[in-house]
Amino acid sequence: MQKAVKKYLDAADREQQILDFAITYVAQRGLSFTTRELAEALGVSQPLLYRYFKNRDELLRKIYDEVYLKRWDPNWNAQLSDRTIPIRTRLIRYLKAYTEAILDERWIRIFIASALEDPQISKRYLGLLHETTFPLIYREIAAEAGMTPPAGAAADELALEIVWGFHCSFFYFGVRKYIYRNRIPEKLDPVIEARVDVFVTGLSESMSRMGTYISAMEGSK
Amino acid sequence: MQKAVKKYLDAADREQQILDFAITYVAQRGLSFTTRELAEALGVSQPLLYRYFKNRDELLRKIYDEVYLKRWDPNWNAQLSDRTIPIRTRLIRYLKAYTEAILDERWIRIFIASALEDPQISKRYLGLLHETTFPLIYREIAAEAGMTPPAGAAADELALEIVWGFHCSFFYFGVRKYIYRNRIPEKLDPVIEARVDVFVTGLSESMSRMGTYISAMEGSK
DNA sequence: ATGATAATTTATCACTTGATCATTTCCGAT
DNA sequence: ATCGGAAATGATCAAGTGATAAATTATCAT
Repeated sequence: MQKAVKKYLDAADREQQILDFAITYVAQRGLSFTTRELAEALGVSQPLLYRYFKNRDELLRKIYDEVYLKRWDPNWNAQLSDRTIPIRTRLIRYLKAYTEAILDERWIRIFIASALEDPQISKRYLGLLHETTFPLIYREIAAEAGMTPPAGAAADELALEIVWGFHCSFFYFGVRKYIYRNRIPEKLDPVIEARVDVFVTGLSESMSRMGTYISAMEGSK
Repeated sequence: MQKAVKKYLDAADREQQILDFAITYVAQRGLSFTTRELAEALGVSQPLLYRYFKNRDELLRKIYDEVYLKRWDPNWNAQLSDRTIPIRTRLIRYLKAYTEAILDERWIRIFIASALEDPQISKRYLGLLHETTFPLIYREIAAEAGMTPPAGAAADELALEIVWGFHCSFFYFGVRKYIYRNRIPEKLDPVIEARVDVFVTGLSESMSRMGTYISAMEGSK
């Protein structure tokens, strides 16, 4: 049996309640929400927000912190490196987890909206992919195909671009569903498996031809 | 020699000038721009905007019309169908043209910002890809690989998803550059060629295994 | 040159919005 | 039960905002 609802919550509870509600509200309504609308939707007076948040900007910052936090599982990179398991299996497992993590209306919409407003906010998160996960994926596919990836700046850049092209398609599930409001398949698992199949098959086979593209990237403009 | 700059432009010229300026301005500043800022940045008085646009919303609608128009070359689909040319070549040519067309700050930012606000606006554009280009690409790759793509709703859906995953990576160049404000390679052509290589190689080879994934999509939840 | 016309601006209104503060309402320790 | 303090609200301010209308200024045909 729950305690009867208090009209006057404890400060900590109320702050969390406002924050949780605001995340959902702002995700749907957009960053140009007004404090009045937000307060009314939550059923509290507008000045109450200012008891818990110094101003509108501080509320927004805390929304970002809350949304961006805990979305990334630091274990993912370790699992991707586990060579006792075939790379296809590792990739499928990782991408299912990744897709499930990002396929959240609040996360996607606040991510895109905040990036549109101020790209700094998304930098830290993107760096994680860019710096560690992407090179890792390329390296592991190369290793399993028994190839040594070419070294050099252009080679690294091309590798990154190949993986970007693959990886962004999973983030794009979220964009399609929560930004474009388009249908996506009910069952994503077979799609993820098929895409991994196409990608790993294609990259393994075409990797020996990458030298051509790398040269083209190095060449003069 | 140009005519001296008039302080009082002809109505049609002024309207176009405001619209052109507003597109760039709104792309950078966001949909929550104010008419005062816009007018000041352009160097005219704020009420002047109302001589040419009934209200703020009408200006926005005309911005959308102008930005979304003429961005899609109806010839692309025809070129993609030309079987006298290898599918890799066709895809590379199409994707270079497509990437160049969408890699425009005003286009990308207004597309994303407007979709975030009201997904209806982007529907017509996405429908073009979805309904015609994507099935076409899949069909052409299958044809060149000498395969007959499986029929049925699940098969169609999977095919669409495979191509979505590939195609969105080119749109994503724009997202990375103009939304995330991240570097993208100076030379995109080799990247496009490499991605096409990986994709066509992978899909041709793995197409015979698609039946498994299709069954998984049909199966009960 | 000059006057008719169209383009543009200045002034202003009504309303919205973030923020503040005095006042009121509730809760729990005594 | 009651009283002190914390939680919440109502009233209100100042700045900003979309929109309108009257006044002003440039342009061009005559």
